[in-house]
Formats: sequence, structure tokens, C-alpha cells
Amino acid sequence: MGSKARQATLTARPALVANRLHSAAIHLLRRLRTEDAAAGLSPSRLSALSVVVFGGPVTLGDLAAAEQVRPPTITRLVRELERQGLVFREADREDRRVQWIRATPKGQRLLREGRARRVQVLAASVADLAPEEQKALARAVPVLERLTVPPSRPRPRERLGGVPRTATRSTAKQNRGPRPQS
Amino acid sequence: MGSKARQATLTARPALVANRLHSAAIHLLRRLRTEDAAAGLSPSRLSALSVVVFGGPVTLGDLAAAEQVRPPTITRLVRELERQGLVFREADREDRRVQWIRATPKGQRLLREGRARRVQVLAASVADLAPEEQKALARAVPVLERLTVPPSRPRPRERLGGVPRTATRSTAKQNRGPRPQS
DNA sequence: ATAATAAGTTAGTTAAGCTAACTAAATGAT
DNA sequence: ATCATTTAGTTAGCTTAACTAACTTATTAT
Repeated sequence: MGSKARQATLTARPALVANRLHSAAIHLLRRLRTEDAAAGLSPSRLSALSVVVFGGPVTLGDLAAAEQVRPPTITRLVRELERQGLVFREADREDRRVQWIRATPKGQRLLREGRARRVQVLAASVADLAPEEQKALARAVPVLERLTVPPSRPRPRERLGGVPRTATRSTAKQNRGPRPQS
Repeated sequence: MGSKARQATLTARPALVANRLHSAAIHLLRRLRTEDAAAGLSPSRLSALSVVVFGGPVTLGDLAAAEQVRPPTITRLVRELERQGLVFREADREDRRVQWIRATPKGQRLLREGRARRVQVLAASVADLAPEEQKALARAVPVLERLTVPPSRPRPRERLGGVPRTATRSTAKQNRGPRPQS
């Protein structure tokens, strides 16, 4: 194969790449769904819990934004995580409409252990690939991650780094309103 | 190959790659979900329709295997596609338990036009990437596609390539007594 | 004081997955 | 030939996760 010609073909068809990525993502998740279920955490809950664990205390709205879903979806998701004893809420002292979500120790443990267990099947497949293939994947991952962030989302989240609790509320509020750069 | 150390890092952690792939896939699909809805075809239906359109006539079992879902799920999915006038079924003449699924012209058209429209947002993002990034993605896609096929599934489905209709059925089933219609 | 905005919740719908239990047809053994 | 088994698909009922619309409560602005 002439590599020049092939490269040209590849880069000339973003739609084709997008298409195949789409399919691949669907099938990838289908494949992992089974493992997810075994550990009692659906992909949605897993993803949300992960934001809570690594992103420090977050509000419901933060979570909804991070997960790119609507408020009711987050309400329900958090309720389930709460029921499983993986997160808990705490009302903000300054703005009593706001609920801060934190992970319990159980939630942190379950995320770390469970997540590893869940992607283990995938990881094994990755490990079975030829080195060049693994490299191809590893190089594509950061690109993929950039792709999955909608460009239309400014995301002003200072809170996401471990916020000490109540003090930050006023600070956070400030940039809530103005929405600096879009 | 430039940095040996970097390669080692990249290939040494399949679990890390798997993890990030998992997240990326979730967010990718979330992002596309909105676009999907607009065109009237959910990701699942889109994926199934795509198999029917490009994989020639398939049985329900074929579809279930290709989509990695259980029979009831496929039954429902096909019923909806049928209701939308995108596919139709036809009973096999030799084995009357078997249903062959084909795309209608409308289904073919909708897939071609609709699919492009649906992944258009993603395609636009891909097009916006730097050329090296596009190449990284393009090279990773085939690897991804291999990853999404469970290794534990031998799946010797001869039917999946465009089967002319009833002729092949007997080939597959050959040597079994021809049960005349009752 | 009152209107407007913001954060979450509730209610109700739709879609997509599953298992269990079923029907109908085909195959195999006696 | 009959009866048991296997296979293809369906039905019923459950769960999860998404959505919109309409609501409550709290905050902010006029």
C-alpha cells in the first residue's frame, strides 16, 4: 500500500472516521455492559461516581454539566448512588437550593476496585494487541477525549478541585452569573 | 521510533488505555445522542439498520449476533424499524422458523443520508483536528473495531455476506430432511 | 414587596436492554 | 411414526436511563 495515498484517503474523509468511531463506540460499550452489570454499577452511575470521586464535591448542576445530561437525570442518578451508599449530599449553607455531592469511602473504594474489574476485559484485549496497535490506540485516546468535549461548553468549574465545603460557595457564585468566555 | 521511554509507558498500561477508552466512548455517544434523536433514529436502530443495509438480508439471529444483544431486543428493534418502514421481513421458504430481514429503499436512503447527517457534528470536529490528530484517529479506528469483537465468539455465520435468498439456506442446513410445508 | 431567575424535584413518557417462559418448526432417536 | 430435543423467534414483565413539562423553594433584582 502506498502510504502517502492511504494517508490522504484517511485524512480526507472525516465523515468516514466519524462513522466508524460511532459504531466502534456503540459496540465497545455493549461489550462492556455485561461486566458493568456484574459489579452493580451501570456505565452511567460509574461515570457519575467517577466525577464525584475525582472531581471533589460537586453540585447536582455540576454533575449534570459534566455528564452532559439534564437535571432530572442527575437527580435520579444521584438518588440511586445514594441508595447504594456510594455518595451523600449536604446542603450548601449559603445557598440553600444547592446540594453538594460527595463520595463515601465505600464509593471511593468501589470506584477504584470496580472500575478496574470492569475494564479488565477490555484491558486484556488491549494487552493482546500487537505493540503497534497498542501505540495507535494510546495515541488516539487523547484525541478522542478532546473530541468528546463539546466545543460549546465553557465549563467554568473551579469547584471541581477539592473544595473545602461551604466557604467556596460565594466564590463559585460569582462566575456563575457572568459566564466569561464562551 | 523516537522516545523509547514513552512507548514503554504507553504500551505498559493497557488498563489505563482501556479506562480512558471506556470514558471516551461514553461521552462520545452522549454527545451524539442529541443529533441522533433529531433524525428519528436512535443509535441502536441506526446500528442495526446499518447491518441490514450493508450486510444483505440477515436473519434475526444474525442481527442479534452482529449487534451483540439478546433475541428479544432484536425482535423489538426490528419491529420498530418495520413500523418506520425501513425494513421488512420475509419468512424463509425452507425453514419456516427463520425470518429474513431486508432494508426497504426508504431504509437504504435514510441510512445513507441520515447517517451522514447524524455524525456530521462529530465529523466536523474531526475535520477541525490537526492532520496528525486525524491520522492518529484514522489509524486507531481499525484497531478499535477489532477490539469490539469479543474474542470468545467464533461466529461462523456464512449467511452474513449477501445471500441471494433461499438458496443458501439449504446449503447451510444441508442434509437435513426437507420438511414440506404442512 | 414583588417579579424574575436559578437549583432541584416530581410526574410521566420513551427507548433499550435483560431474563423467563412460551410457541412453532425442524431434527434425532427409538 | 412417535416422542423428545433443539432451534428461531416472540411475549410478558422488569430495570435503567434518557427526555420534557410543570412544579417548589430559594435567591436576586427592581
